[in-house]
Amino acid sequence: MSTSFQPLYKQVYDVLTQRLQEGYWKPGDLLPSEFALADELGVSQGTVRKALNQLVTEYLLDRQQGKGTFVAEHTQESSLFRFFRWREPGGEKLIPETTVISQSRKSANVDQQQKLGLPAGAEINELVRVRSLLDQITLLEFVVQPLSVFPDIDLIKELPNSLYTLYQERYGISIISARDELRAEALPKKFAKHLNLPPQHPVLVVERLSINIDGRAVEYSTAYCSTESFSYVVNLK
Amino acid sequence: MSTSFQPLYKQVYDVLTQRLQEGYWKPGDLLPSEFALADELGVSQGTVRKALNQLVTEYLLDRQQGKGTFVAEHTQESSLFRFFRWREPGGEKLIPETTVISQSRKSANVDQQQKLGLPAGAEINELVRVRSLLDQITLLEFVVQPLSVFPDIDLIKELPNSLYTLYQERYGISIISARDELRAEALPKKFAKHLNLPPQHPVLVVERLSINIDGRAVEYSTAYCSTESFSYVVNLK
DNA sequence: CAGTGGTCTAGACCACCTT
DNA sequence: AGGTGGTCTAGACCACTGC
Repeated sequence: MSTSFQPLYKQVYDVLTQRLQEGYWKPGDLLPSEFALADELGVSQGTVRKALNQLVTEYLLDRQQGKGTFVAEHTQESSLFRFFRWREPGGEKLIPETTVISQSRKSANVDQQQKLGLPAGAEINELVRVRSLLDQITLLEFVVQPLSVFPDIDLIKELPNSLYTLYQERYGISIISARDELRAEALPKKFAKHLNLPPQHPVLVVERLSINIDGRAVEYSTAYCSTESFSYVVNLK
Repeated sequence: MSTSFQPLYKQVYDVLTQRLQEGYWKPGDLLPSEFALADELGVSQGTVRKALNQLVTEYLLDRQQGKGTFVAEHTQESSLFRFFRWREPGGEKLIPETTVISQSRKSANVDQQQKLGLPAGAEINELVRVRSLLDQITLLEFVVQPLSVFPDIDLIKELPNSLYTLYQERYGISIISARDELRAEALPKKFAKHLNLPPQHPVLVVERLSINIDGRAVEYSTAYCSTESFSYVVNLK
């Protein structure tokens, strides 16, 4: 299966991952059974199982006893809340409501080129939106989407609440991880009206790089967040 | 091994976890081999292996081919940086230097009682310290330690840079996870001098609950952080 | 009922470490 | 050489699903 040494289960894992990346299997699809995969790849069922279970821990697959193994979908609640870290003081999960402010096609600036690994002059779509939690305006978000990754995304009229679902269904992009960088800043005057806060008020700035299944950074967003009523909560394990 | 149904490997996992909690095996100890454990518990070696590997993914054990299986220690770099999320803009890891400002025994206030699950009137040690990154003062930290968990910790003269190591070596407390709650605030005037920032400057406030191997919250800390030069960085998976 | 994943076992061989 | 964990296989039985 490969000349350089790799454990068999790792080689199987790589084959499966590649098929997921290529879209050979798409989100929601039913995979062949363990025995069918084992036969096809020339290994034992236990070896296939080990690779499959690894992909389950990475949220790429979903296995259901008696039914089969499916490609994970982002439409599941559990998957959404992995990346949405806002919580009430009580710790309860929250569902955001989203309003689009503007959307425009432009050339990526140097920072955006660097963060997203884009060539000079690359085009992006910049989406500006406001998100509310329990009817309180909390986040002002600037989302940068390379048009090379999301062709014509600037032409879409009705954006869903969850962009990741759109990425997956329309562009075959499955976000598997995100890198958040947080700092505190004084709210810039020009953003104040959107957040219902006075200028210079302290806000939490969350810069996020979203990573596709193939390891590429495909989206870059910056959010200015009021933390008057809600907090960014994360569990370190 | 138990009357209610549990998979064998889960029962083995529970036995091993309990022994770790009780201190039957201590950090750094060498565990018996897979076959020895399998004999003792009356299951096959593969079943023990499954439980052991689960504990490795939870950072409770460390396995080395040819040597054996060891109880994980917090003194390892990898373990420390799991919980220390401060990074340079470049993304490089940073080692903090720490200076103790004060330490005092007092009664837990209501908030502290609630967060740590303490009875009314419980005594705590409050440790105040300043931490620097690359010689820049960055964090002002208030650490709350219940004396019921850490007896006489207020009497220790020389605190190490890493409290978690102290907890493990001296009190048998192994921190396995932490829950961070982040918000932005204006720097209170009384803290300004410690952080070399003007009062009202935006700071990142990080409230942390540290969780012991038995699931109890055993430490509660609040940090006021300058994000002028460094950021709190987290990878969501 | 057949097909799926979940668990458990037993045994083989390998790679690594220590003596 | 002997002991450890790492990999791989083959086969058994169970629990759940859907026809």
